[in-house]
Amino acid sequence: MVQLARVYRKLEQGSFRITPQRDLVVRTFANHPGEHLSAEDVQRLIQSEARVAVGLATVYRTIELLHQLGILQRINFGDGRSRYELNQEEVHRHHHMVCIRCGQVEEFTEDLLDDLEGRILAEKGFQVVDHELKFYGICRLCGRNGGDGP
Amino acid sequence: MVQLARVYRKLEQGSFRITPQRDLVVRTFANHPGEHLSAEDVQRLIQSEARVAVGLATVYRTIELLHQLGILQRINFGDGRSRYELNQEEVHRHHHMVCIRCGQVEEFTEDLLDDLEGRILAEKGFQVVDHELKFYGICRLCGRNGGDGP
DNA sequence: CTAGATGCAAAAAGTTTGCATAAGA
DNA sequence: TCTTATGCAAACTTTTTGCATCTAG
Repeated sequence: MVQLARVYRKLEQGSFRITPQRDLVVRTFANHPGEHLSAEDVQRLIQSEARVAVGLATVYRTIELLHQLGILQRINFGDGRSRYELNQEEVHRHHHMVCIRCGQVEEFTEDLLDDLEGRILAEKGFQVVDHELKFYGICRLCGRNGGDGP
Repeated sequence: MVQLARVYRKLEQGSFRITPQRDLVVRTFANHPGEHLSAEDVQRLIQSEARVAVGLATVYRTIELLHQLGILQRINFGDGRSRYELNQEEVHRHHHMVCIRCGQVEEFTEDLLDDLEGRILAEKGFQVVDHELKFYGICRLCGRNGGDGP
């Protein structure tokens, strides 16, 4: 998988070791695209899928490292825990729609923000590295039956 | 202040009592426009400005109530705590630029997203109530001197 | 071999809750 | 009056940290 190679390269460049635990964490994200995993989710998935136990502290430390390296994007949906997903190229153009009734998160792609970022640099001198756009509202299902989504 | 009247009306409509503590919390937000206050910030500000002690639990409960009533908007900058600001009309068109070097948050106004919300409703059946747009990057100051902003 | 990584348990930090007391309406 | 709000402390949840042990390079 080409994605893993990219991650390994970044780790090596920073002289971070490639350990079984780090490998498992990255693979877990790779195997669950489009999901927004919390640290506990990752630990649980490793346990149930690879049948290996990884300490939660290690998961947190690994996630933080991968986040610093730009491999994981951190997202916060207001449910009290940080969630993460692989920071692929498309991430920059993919946003989230959070239903305020049922909590479901849908994705949505739109490259509208690119020229805006150029203007921000020109007008504000702020060099955009990443962005996060969330829409809060009522999803189709909740809007239809008035309350209890999926 | 016309803003306070609006808040009082909303409280009364929900048959919530107007207490000194709630008044203090609302006034604190009103007196600090454009700041992104955490619960502890609010408690500290009330203590230092009004010279009154309000329990932290009360601050949390009040903030949550005001958030439910649509009076406060919750924001998360990834620093581990929720922050809030008065949900004025312009909020819908005001976004945040978070510097990943110095952590400073700048604001920025742009109504670009309005037509996008119309398209989301048409295409996805998702009825947008609010949105949150954050740009992460390097602010002018940090870009200039290579590291240590304000 | 050795700097860096892991695991565990303890500690932090932020937020919520139970309950007795206080006070708006 | 009587329901609702407050304050305190305890509980809870998520995340971080110290330290002994282990291991990738």
